Amino acid sequence: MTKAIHDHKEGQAQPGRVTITALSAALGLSKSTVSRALNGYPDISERTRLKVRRGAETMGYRPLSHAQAIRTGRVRALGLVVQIGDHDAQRPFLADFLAGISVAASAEGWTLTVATADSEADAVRTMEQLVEDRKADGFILPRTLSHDARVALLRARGVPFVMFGRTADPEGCAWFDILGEAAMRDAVLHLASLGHRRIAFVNGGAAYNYSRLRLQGYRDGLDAAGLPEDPELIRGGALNTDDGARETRALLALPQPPTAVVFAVDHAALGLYRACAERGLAVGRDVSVISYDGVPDGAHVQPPLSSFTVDTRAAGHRLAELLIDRIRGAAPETLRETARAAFADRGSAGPPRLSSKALSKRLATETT
Amino acid sequence: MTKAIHDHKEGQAQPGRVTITALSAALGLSKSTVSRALNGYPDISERTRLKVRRGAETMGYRPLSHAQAIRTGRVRALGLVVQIGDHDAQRPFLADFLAGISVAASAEGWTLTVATADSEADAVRTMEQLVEDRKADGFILPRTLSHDARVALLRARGVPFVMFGRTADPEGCAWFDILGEAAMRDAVLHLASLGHRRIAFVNGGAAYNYSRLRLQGYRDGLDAAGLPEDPELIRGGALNTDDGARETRALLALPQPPTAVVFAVDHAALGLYRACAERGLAVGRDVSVISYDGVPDGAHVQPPLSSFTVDTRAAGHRLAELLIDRIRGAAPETLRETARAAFADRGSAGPPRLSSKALSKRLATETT
DNA sequence: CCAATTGCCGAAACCGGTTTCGGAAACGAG
DNA sequence: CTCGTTTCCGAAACCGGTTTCGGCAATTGG
Repeated sequence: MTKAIHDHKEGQAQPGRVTITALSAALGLSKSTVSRALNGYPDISERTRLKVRRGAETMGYRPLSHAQAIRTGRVRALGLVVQIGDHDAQRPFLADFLAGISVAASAEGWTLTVATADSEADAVRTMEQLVEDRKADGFILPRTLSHDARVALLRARGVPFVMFGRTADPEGCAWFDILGEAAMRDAVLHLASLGHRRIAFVNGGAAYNYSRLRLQGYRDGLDAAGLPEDPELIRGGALNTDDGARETRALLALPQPPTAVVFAVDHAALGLYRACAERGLAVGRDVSVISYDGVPDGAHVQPPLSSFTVDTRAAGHRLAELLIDRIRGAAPETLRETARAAFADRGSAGPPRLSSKALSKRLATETT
Repeated sequence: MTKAIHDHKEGQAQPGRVTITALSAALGLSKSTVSRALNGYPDISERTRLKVRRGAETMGYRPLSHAQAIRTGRVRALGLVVQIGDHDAQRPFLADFLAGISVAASAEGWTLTVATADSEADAVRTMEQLVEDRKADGFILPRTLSHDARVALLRARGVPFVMFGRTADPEGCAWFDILGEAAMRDAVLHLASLGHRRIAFVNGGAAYNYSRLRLQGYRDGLDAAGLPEDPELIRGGALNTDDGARETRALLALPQPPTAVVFAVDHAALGLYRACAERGLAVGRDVSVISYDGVPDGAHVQPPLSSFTVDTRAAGHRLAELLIDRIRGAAPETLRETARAAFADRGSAGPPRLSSKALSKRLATETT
């Protein structure tokens, strides 16, 4: 009955929206009862709760998250800070990753707040801002490092987060990860079963946590195949095609070059094609290669790159679900999952046409 | 169904945060005065306004956007709905695009809400949700279509938006766009000046508005170069490498094949490399090509693809600024800007080594 | 049968801001 | 010197929710 005199310009109040006040009036209940009924408080009878739920449903009541946030401090938004300039390999996947997150989030009525950063320090600052301004209730951390400043910040602040990838110190961490080590192991075993004896490994960036794991997987693979480990055949720091070409050249220049190479990163593996083309070697016949990521580019080279492909969209989807659980209070230890990468055998790995010795000789004769 | 999940033990009062009440108390003013001072109301003396500003600065006061939103209806967030499965060409640019938007938005204290959709209808639904739930105050529309359902929705709802690209019906539209037509025109003129007489054009998706413009640019180029237009040399619907290879094969099969091809889309242009390799033709010598987009992949083929490169990051940056202006009330007509793509001449376009006739003959003899 | 619980809900305070409204002080005109 | 205007600010309502607190009725205990 308050004076409805100041019903000023129509700019503010949205016409169709039904507020909790309207809903409670229509139900003949108080605001507080409706609120508690919808939020699962125990001091509401089952009968009333049902009535409220049904009423909310039929009237199309949807609480405004920012109105709730003013009291609860939660805005029902997930945060994602993507580091650009970082690791080209993740770029083609960004859209899929976002799609996975977005779908899972919106299924629960959450949204996604995205920001970018061009360094780790910048990412930390940005996340602090977002937390400070309550633009996100928690974060998904892509590409976790072995020692990650973002984790340190969020842990200190008590902000929920989940990692895409594992970390050295799992204290308080929830994660979803693909078992890159299993993929590397399988790659080695596959090559060994084809008859390769000298199988090299080209790792990615040392700072990333996955590098440690994938190297271990490679070693496990050699071990399982009964092959000796040769330090000369292990290289790293290859994130893009140029890096990959460089490392491949180095491997081919060895006295006993490898007949097969396992790459930790697809984009680097594409560099092997270039290096092989320079030396007149046929990929998949003279030199075999298996890699990891499943980038689309890999399908467009000849022969197409055999790779362990990561379902980035599914990862994003699951990460969003895990984060929402985490924000709702689940213990991080209960929110740790892994999945395996699927091997797409597309022809870049075959039985060795030449032995290492023969390959070496051929490379020597071709040198001008 | 009685879920007792409500751990309301934390999340209430954040320790460090300074509220407007605290600020006003410290300044010896009322909340309302402080609020109006900071929001530029005219009934505040300059002296007071300055005092408030300074006080807010030193105390580090930052209003919570969702607390403001409850009254103003605005959350200081930009919305972006990216359509996935859509046009691969934009994917490598998504990170840059986001970076541009994010930087510009955060410079003004705004954030970015991202969602994905897998169809135009889905995008419209998603945007409606976001508006309904007040998760975004306005939208950036990437890849505008000639007749765009998203534009129709936002126009009807009175929601601010800016387009990346222009549209057929500019009523109420603000935009930023790259002049693809100028690029296509320049491409034709460049090829003509190298001596090419039969220059083909392979367009992108017909539904996109840019296709219309780029085709026009191609025609203008022919016209300016004094070359006749041959319908056989105009093809379209090529968005990816497979499409581009297919269209190239069709062009090479003509009685009078082109000695140069202008592509509207880089990824399609990469298909020309494949088609030429199949026929033993050297790109940049037997067949020249100039394209548009500036995808990173273009730099990794031999010879590197000459392309008009789009500064997607700058575009995102400017779009965010324009959208914020638009939300703040600027008229859409005053928010229309265009920029030119920069030509990166990387070697895929050279003088014709063979005439069209000679090329045709060579192709004929090679057929087995 | 009376007292003490318990179950269930409403009234009101509250969250952090914005906006309306009215009034005191300063100013200008007559 | 009075009176109407401005100028400028404070009090209070308001936005749409959540949460505290207390009270009534129905149950339970003795």
